[in-house]
Amino acid sequence: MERITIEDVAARAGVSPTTVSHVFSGHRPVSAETQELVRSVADELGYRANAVAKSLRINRTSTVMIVLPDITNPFYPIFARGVQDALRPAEYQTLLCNTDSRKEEELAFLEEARSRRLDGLVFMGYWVPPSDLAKLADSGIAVVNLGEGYGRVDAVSSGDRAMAAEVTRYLVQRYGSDVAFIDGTGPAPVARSRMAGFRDGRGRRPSRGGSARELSEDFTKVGGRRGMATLLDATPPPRAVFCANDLIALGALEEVQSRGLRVPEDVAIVGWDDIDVAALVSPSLTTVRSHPQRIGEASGQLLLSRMSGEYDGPSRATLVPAELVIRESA
Amino acid sequence: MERITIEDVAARAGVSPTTVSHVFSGHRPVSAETQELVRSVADELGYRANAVAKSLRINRTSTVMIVLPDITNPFYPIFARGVQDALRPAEYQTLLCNTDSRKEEELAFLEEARSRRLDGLVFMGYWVPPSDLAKLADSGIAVVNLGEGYGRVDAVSSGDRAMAAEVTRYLVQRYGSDVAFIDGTGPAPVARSRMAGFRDGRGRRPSRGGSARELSEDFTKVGGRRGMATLLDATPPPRAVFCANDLIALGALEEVQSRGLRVPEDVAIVGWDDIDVAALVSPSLTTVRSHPQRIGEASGQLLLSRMSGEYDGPSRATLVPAELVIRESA
DNA sequence: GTGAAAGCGCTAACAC
DNA sequence: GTGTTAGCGCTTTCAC
Repeated sequence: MERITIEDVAARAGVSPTTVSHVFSGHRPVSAETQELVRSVADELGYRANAVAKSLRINRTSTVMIVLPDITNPFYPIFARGVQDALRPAEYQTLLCNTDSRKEEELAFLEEARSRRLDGLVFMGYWVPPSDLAKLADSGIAVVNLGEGYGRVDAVSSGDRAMAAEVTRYLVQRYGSDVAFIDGTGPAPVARSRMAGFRDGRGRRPSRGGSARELSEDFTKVGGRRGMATLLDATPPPRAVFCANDLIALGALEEVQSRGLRVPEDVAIVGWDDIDVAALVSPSLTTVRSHPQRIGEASGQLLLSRMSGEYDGPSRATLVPAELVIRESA
Repeated sequence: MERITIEDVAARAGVSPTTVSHVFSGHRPVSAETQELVRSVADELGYRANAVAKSLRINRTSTVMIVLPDITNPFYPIFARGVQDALRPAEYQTLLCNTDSRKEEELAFLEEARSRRLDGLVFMGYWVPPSDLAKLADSGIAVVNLGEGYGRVDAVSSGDRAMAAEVTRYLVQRYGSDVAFIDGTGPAPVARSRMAGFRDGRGRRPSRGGSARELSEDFTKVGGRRGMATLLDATPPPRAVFCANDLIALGALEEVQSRGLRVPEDVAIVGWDDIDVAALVSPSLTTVRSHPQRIGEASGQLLLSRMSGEYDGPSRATLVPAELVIRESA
């Protein structure tokens, strides 16, 4: 309960607080004996420097915030781990925040990041425009956005649009042009790029059913079931379905199977992310592997270079390319 | 870049910093006009209270640390989410820390929690004795340990020992007494309770092979493969294998199948946690469902009641019972 | 209903 | 190599 301060240590060791401070920071030379003495007194008293006071003084918190939709989606723990691994050598801790894809939460966390004077922010959001992030960045916080950069906001992406186009072309070539797309949360930048890529890949010939072949759901299993249900209720149903992430694909798969139809014989399905489960379901899921760990590490690196002051220019972009993993479902 | 402080707002509004403070805290009445004025000035200036300064002053950080082995193990994201959900109404943020099951990391995070003056800690560790946690708790941090309580450290558990005994009895009854156990990281309290339960359940008659039927590996897929390999190399191999978690079980399953043997016909397998994948592998995994979300929420609740000062007594324990989920693998 | 002023625990000029 | 001292930005007595 007792709070031991630097003054207590200084008094007991018969030196000044300054000296104690420098013993621990190494910011200026202290004689060997004094060091020894101070350390032993600190130990004996159980002194722990108050990081809050230090932060107030030096205006750095050694803390980074990671904002993401939901840590429960298997993509994100691995991603978060990547960020943390990159940050670890520099001794940053990370505040992990779930938005549940809600705009108010996204905004609230940005405010929180400002008031807590965090050193960095890794942002994976759906609603907040990059210009808002740029404001944060201008206020002195290093910011990395998953998707597009802007102002001083760095970006990490996996070339979603081009990849989505490639996948779509693969489906068209293999199953004909009647391919549908189940998107995730509409305004999400990720969703928009994948949808755009889908359109690119489908090319000029709009498939039968036209825009009825493009659905917008949530990035969840439930969204996938619902989306696939809608598609299967159409006459005729599409021959292949491209899902904006694996959870959607898993839900879609369930829906198809629950109706006694077969994948890929009746409907082919492709997902995105290559979460662990993708390889284990039956039929195993053809999907896009997007390397969450590497994306996280890249984000952490960009952050570090700004937080250390090593870089302070305009937006940089890191590309962590994704790849198509062909399994049984398509 | 410019740092707007409470003084700036006060000056511009023609009031004292005290008043500005009270407008935002509501800790004492302020006239309606003054409130209005102060708020509009704060808005206009883009004032954001400095949470660090506030923390230093009031000696609370509204921050909780969650220490766990590895967020990449699917049990933990859900658990963490439970903690965060419980804490959200009280506006706490959580620092998420991975120990990779290493003792030095566990200890380092405890130190970090002290120096950052965190309000609470949820600890899931393998090496640090509860008495160390108790010291932290005595220094004024609310502490919840997953497993055993101690001093002022609250505990949340799912009755592992009794459950492990039940599972073992189920296996013995169904497949005879030659059942083996692949444990996780040796000194982990979780590992110890499950092993103890296994012994309870197996009863007096030590199975053929005796202690060779008890292996200690990591809580990972790799550990499972290695453990199962050892067991299968024995003559005769065990008829059923109880694994301390699902990752181990998944690894064990792979190993069995890679040798052309069948589950459960040749070897039955049981896991623990009921992670998503458990239902999806083939054969689907019989396992223990341990309700990570609820365990997390319970931890958050215990923390809250201490952090709010509502409770300040000795260790309390919450039990979130687990249940056996019988599928195909045993 | 409002203000003055002390101080939370640390760091870093600026002395010597 | 070491010490004195002035804050960092807030909250909170104490006073009016």
